[in-house]
Amino acid sequence: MRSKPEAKFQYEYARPALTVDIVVFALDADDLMVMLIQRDLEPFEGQWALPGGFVHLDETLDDAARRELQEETGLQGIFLEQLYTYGDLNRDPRERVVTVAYYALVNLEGHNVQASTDARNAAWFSVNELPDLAFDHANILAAAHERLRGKVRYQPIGFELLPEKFTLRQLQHLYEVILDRELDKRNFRKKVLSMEIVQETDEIEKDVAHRAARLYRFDQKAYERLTEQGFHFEI
Amino acid sequence: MRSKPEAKFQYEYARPALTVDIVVFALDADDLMVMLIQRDLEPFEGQWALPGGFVHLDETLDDAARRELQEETGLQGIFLEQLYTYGDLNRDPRERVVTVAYYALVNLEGHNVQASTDARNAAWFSVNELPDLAFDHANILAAAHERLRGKVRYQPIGFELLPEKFTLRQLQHLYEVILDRELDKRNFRKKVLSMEIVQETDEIEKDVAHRAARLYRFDQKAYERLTEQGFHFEI
DNA sequence: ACAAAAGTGTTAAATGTACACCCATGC
DNA sequence: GCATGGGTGTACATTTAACACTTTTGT
Repeated sequence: MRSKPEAKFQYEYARPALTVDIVVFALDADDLMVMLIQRDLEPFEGQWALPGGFVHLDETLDDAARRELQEETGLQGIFLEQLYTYGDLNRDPRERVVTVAYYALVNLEGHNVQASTDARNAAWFSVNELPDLAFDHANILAAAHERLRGKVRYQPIGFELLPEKFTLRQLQHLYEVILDRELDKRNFRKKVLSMEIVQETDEIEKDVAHRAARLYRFDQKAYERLTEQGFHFEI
Repeated sequence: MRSKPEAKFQYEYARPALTVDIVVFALDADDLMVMLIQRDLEPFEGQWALPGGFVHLDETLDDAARRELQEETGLQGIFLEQLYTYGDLNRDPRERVVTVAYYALVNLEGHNVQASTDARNAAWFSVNELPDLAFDHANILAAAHERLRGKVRYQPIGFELLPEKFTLRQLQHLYEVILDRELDKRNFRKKVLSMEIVQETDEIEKDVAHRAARLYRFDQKAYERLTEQGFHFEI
């Protein structure tokens, strides 16, 4: 007694609308930040929400996420990864909308983030001081945060939040902020350096009122080489 | 210069079709198995594919996956988790179809799996001897396999593949099959027992031609208690 | 009695964790 | 010269990995 949708392919079922939403993370001096956009239309007019929008028929989901990111925040060429797909019935009060959520990592120094594009009000918020969010976006954001916390420990994605050249202190600070606990300086350096996936440069920090720290860069090639040999990144 | 989809909500964009597909894993004597269904219609008529179908407007994604699983394989009440959403443009030759993939774990002894329901030909295949698959299902299956391999190590989901009561040897075998490497018997037992998440029963195996092994059961309560205290499962 | 798998401890190596001081630099 | 963070090593505890024999049961 099962219907066979293939038989009358395009008529069988009404379709949910399909959108993408993106949780964009960045690292501030002391906090993990998320970019939000203030809605200028009902529903949830005036409330903050994740950047996102409809998936077009002629673009993949990744492309849709990249396009929306570009249109709403000006961000381009950044780390983007699919998170989860949300399909509860009343996520959107207007009609059935399924959204494919992504999360993105961006280095604030390297990218010119337009705080406001397209007459929309966009801003960074600390993940620890979030406003009320539209739709189920608080859920999505919490899941993205959770995923980042988990994944940063066994994939070298944290580097996406730092400038190309960074100090070991910055790297440690990143992990401390994301994992929300303090790490031992000596043990941290020992571990990172022993993995041989960061490359010492001949440069040092600039404009600091104390001894300047050496700058390092993430060595993607070395990482891939090691990974092929069964190496497993872990912090 | 950005369109505002909210303004003319239901007319702005044509919508992709939305489906769910499920990778159902089970454990055979020696292999990790997957359930496949032979297609009885074009496209890919006669080829094997993952069970799945259209998402209805009045059901969540999880509900759709459960319904399709029930309709196509008779399986009910089993472990089911969202995997990833696939939205490449030409996944389906007929038109744009986005699919939310799930994976499921089932214990062959405890469930009466209908090998063929609804005049469809369904069968179990070893993940090591798969036929050609329709659409991008080979991709999806590989991703599910990868996810299972990764997740089984830090979440106690492996138990879903075993009967309620199992021997430690069976549990070890499960990990050996999924991780595709041999484990040391003594070290494995030591580790599992030290976690205190399996409960010894007073029963032993039946009908074996040698000393019968003690049966254990997974202790969900104990697991949750430990997890709250910061315990982290890991094999 | 023998075939088959169950069950059980010890040791060495590797890894993780805790901890404190001197150094270089800018002001 | 002092305030600030940069940079470094050692000792102890914990975890992992390697390894072999005796016991129980069914045939």
